[in-house]
Amino acid sequence: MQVKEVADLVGISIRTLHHYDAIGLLKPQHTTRAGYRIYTASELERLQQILFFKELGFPLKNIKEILDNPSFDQVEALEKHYERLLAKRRQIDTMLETIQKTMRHTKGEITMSNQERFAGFDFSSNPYEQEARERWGDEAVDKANANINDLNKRENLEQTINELYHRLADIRKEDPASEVAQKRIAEWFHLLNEIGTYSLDAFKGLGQIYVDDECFRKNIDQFGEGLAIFMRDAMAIYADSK
Amino acid sequence: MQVKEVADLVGISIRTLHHYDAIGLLKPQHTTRAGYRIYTASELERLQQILFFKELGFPLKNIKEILDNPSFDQVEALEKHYERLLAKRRQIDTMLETIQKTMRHTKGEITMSNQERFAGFDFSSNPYEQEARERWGDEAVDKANANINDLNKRENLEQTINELYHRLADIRKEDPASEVAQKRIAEWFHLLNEIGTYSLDAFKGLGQIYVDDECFRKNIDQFGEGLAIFMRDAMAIYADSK
DNA sequence: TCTTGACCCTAACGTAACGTTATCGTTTAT
DNA sequence: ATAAACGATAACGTTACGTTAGGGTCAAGA
Repeated sequence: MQVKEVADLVGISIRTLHHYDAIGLLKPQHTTRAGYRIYTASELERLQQILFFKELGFPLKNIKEILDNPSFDQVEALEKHYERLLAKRRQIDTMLETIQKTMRHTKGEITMSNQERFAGFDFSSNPYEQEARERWGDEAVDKANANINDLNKRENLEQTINELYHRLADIRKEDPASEVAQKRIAEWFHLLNEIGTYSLDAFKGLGQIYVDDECFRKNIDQFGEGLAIFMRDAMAIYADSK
Repeated sequence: MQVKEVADLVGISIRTLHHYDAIGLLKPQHTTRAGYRIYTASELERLQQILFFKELGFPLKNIKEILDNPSFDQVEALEKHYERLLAKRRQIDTMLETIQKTMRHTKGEITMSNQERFAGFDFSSNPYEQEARERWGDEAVDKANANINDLNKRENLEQTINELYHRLADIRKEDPASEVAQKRIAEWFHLLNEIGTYSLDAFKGLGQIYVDDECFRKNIDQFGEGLAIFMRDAMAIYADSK
């Protein structure tokens, strides 16, 4: 197989193959007199492995090490990488929190309700907590209390969710593509993402479920007739626009 | 202030200041005849803002736009960035899952219990679920059921946690720094990270709480006298070794 | 006054993983 | 024979600096 065939088959660019050749990560089995690179099944197999590790975020250098050195412990490499990824995710979580805080400060108005929205998450009123925080640091205490807090959080989140339902119901007669609608649906997206991790597709699919599933629809339409449909449309538009 | 003072003050390198000067992101108020860069309070302020956005992962180009253009909507920029970060986090979550799956395949033995460990998370037995999955896609269904599943998950997690407690109790007489101990504590770390996000410090702090807090200690020591202390030590060693 | 540190400067290559021209040779079908 | 499709190498561009390399500046002590 020549470069284009391989590239098209696995969905990478020709340049990438050139590059992998240049750095010795994936050499073609041989080259024709004209210098054309010729790849065979075994190169394809190696390429699959390369792409696998690449998808996991490994740098090419490491991939080369891992593949070239069968004695290299792949499991260990995976474990190490796993922890690097965890660290990265924590970093991102921190950034997300910071942004939220900042927006709350910057925006002020609408976000004042955001303030309230998270007020319940603060346990500073509990004297034992106060002491615990000083002794062990905030983060550890927060984590240790995760189970207990989870209930409070959930209660509070439910309230927040209800509020947002109401605010969505208020505008359910407007165009789901309108700026207001999209802003509030974005809030909805962010709110859900505080609970779990939602892809845009999942978000859109969820909107459809709101309409198709009786149980969901009834519950949602309690806030206003037609809200489920409105939300589905707004959610689809939102997801597609990203 | 000269470069070194500024650099030391805010904790960046001199080269970084040179760089910011070169790309016009942060120019010193003036330079001496000898070409020395002199910064004043207002530059420091701008630098703080730069570092703030940088911490959020903004590229320098954008930071320049945001800061140079007061009409540029900072809130909008933050919101956009927020979503980029969410996407990144989702990507990382996917990678984490993939690694886990792979390790389960690769390792086989110990991880066979991992298989079981997650078996309860599969709802394929429910016929309605089956249908729902086909109609809306797995991800959406999973998310829609988050609340219901959460309970199951929690139950199941509790079981998993208990199992791990037992396996930790089994080796509680050994050295917390031993390979076995560290392996199992690593599992513990990963398990907790499936529930929430734990920094290494929080993890370590949590270990201390296991010992200091009577409630925790009693519960843990049910699995074996001295387990709490053993876990604290192992957790501290683990955290420090990363 | 000269020297020695401590500090400053510019210039330029290196990094990761290719994307993107630019220029040119090869193969194949018409 | 010629054009279309494909292949090749070469080399700059990208991000945010780290890292030498080579060489001035300034204040203080000998």
